[in-house]
Amino acid sequence: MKPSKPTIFDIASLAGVSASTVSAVLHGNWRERRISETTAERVKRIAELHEYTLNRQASGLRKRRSGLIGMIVPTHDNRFFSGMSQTFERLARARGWYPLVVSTLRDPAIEVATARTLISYRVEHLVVAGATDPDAVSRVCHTYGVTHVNVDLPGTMAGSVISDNFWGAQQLTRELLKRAPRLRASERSRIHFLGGIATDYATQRRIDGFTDVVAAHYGAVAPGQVDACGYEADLAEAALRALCARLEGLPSALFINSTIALEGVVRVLKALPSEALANCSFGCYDWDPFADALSFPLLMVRQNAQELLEVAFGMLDDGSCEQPHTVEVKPTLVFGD
Amino acid sequence: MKPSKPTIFDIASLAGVSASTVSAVLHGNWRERRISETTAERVKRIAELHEYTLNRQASGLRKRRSGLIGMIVPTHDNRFFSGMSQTFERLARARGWYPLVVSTLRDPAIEVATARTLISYRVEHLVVAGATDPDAVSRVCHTYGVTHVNVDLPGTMAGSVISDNFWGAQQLTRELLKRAPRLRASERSRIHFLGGIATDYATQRRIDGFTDVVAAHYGAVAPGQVDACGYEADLAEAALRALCARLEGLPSALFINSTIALEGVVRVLKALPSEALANCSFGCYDWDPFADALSFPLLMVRQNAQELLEVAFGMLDDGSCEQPHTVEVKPTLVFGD
DNA sequence: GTGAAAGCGCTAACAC
DNA sequence: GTGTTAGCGCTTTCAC
Repeated sequence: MKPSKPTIFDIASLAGVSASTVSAVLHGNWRERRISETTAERVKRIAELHEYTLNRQASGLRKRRSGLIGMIVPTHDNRFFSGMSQTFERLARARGWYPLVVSTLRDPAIEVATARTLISYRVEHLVVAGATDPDAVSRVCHTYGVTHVNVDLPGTMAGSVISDNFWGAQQLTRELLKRAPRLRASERSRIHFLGGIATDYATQRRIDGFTDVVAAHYGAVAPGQVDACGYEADLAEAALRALCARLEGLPSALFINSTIALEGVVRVLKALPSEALANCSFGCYDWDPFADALSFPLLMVRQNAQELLEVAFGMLDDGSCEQPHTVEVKPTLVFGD
Repeated sequence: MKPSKPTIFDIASLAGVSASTVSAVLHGNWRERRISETTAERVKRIAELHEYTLNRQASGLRKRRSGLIGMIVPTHDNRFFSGMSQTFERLARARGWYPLVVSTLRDPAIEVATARTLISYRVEHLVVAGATDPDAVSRVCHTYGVTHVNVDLPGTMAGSVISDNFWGAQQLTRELLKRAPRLRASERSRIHFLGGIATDYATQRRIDGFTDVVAAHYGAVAPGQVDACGYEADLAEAALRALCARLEGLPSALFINSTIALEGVVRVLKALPSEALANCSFGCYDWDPFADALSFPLLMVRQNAQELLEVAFGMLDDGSCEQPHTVEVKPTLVFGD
């Protein structure tokens, strides 16, 4: 009932050879040890027959290499990061690493604790995605000499690869204005930004991009045009209702700063007649397959998880992750029909 | 640049004690070794000062325990399974395990290979979620004496805990009929099931539940009322268009067998005037926060990932996972306003 | 109260 | 061509 796993020694004695021979055969480096074809075959057969599997604890201890690469993410339960996990696994395996993904719930203390634990299991590299305090994780990694790279949110102590939020926001805003019903100068205040937290790095950059484009078209942006009301659907819903009351109707263009804020927005819109919606153009910074199927046209910005990680792996591969520097990856504008 | 991690021996010699003393102190079992308070304090201080961390490869090798618990899922990139990953981590940590989640892309070969690899890293338990071939994974686990449990899709060689698809489909269908515009007997054929794959265990059970309730209300169900057109949005879209053409309009009630099929359905509906939608009631087996915000009322069935896993952990805890048997967990009906 | 020593399963340098 | 040996870093029994 408790079959104990055969060791390399068990296989060795069954095959009438030594453990080192078995090890060499099973790792494919037996040609250079000039082990005879017959012995090799016999060893392989016996290992297979007895369903031998390597004990990677022991192997890793001896070789001082685990073959593990870790990634920490805020939550699994999120379209963007779960897409990243998927891509991370693929890229890691393609490089011969075994990938480990762990969530840290946006808690800096858990981020650090998780990094420590992963290191105690001897991960050889760490991808730090969307961390609240990337530098604290960097300090841990430096202490133990683990190479790492920040993704999605930048740090100051290691290579970072992030979305070009400024550029993305510019693109989205330009397209929004292009689609908005022609605005008289007096109506320029009807262009609004909604959602996110103003102190967040990403939100900040997006507000900057938004402001930049609106200002270029219509002069300065009034503070009332930007409402970083937070990340919850309820907050966005309330904020939009307040805005509509103030404007006596929908704005002419609305920049929605996350799919979660979009949920709140949609709750407001579904109560309105479809003619009302025709007078406003909507854009969302973030992508959701479902939002594509909404009953009104919606522009979306899709972050490029694949490229973010490809660049990140590149930095790990060539060691440039050791130098603090930030690479920005352009997101994609998605035209929801 | 490559700080090497201090070992227990380094700490021992710095503290002027032996490695076994350090080990005992750092594991809190030094009282029973009657190590003096002062030595203990000194050792702790020095360990902290030098940022000692346990090497879990070595520790696990020696103790023949890794502290790891693994879960395999089809993909991360999926609302249901990413929610499961989140819950899995929480429950595992609460029990003192370190959780590892890996995806297998619905490929039976990868499922088995992944199980083998996790076992080679010496995971002590395995949760097999949504596996295409759970029994193949069970065989691997048995060979190496790793306790495991199937979740979401049942196997015949270990404990399984799955959603009560039959019951959930019954509930959803009942509520759909209740809400459907009163049907004359001659219109009973306007009740339809859409999506999924008929040979899938879950789809089968849902079709059974649907058929059971419809038959009880209106007599037999015609084959044309059930279209397991597959799991893609495009397929569902095409199937619904064909259906509408055949019926010369929407059905009176539509049971949609996944959020992905729902996407296809929504694409069809958005082209229709809202009056047309009022004559059909819609239900989706599966939940998506976004679907909640659609412009028409939608019933949804939400699978209870939390309870599925709680029961699964219970089976691992009390060893009942060794006996092949299946527990069904009831999903929840969600009334989208 | 604490240390010495053996060994977990594996690998690699060295031996012959 | 293949075996012997010395660890990797840790835990635990036994010794004193």
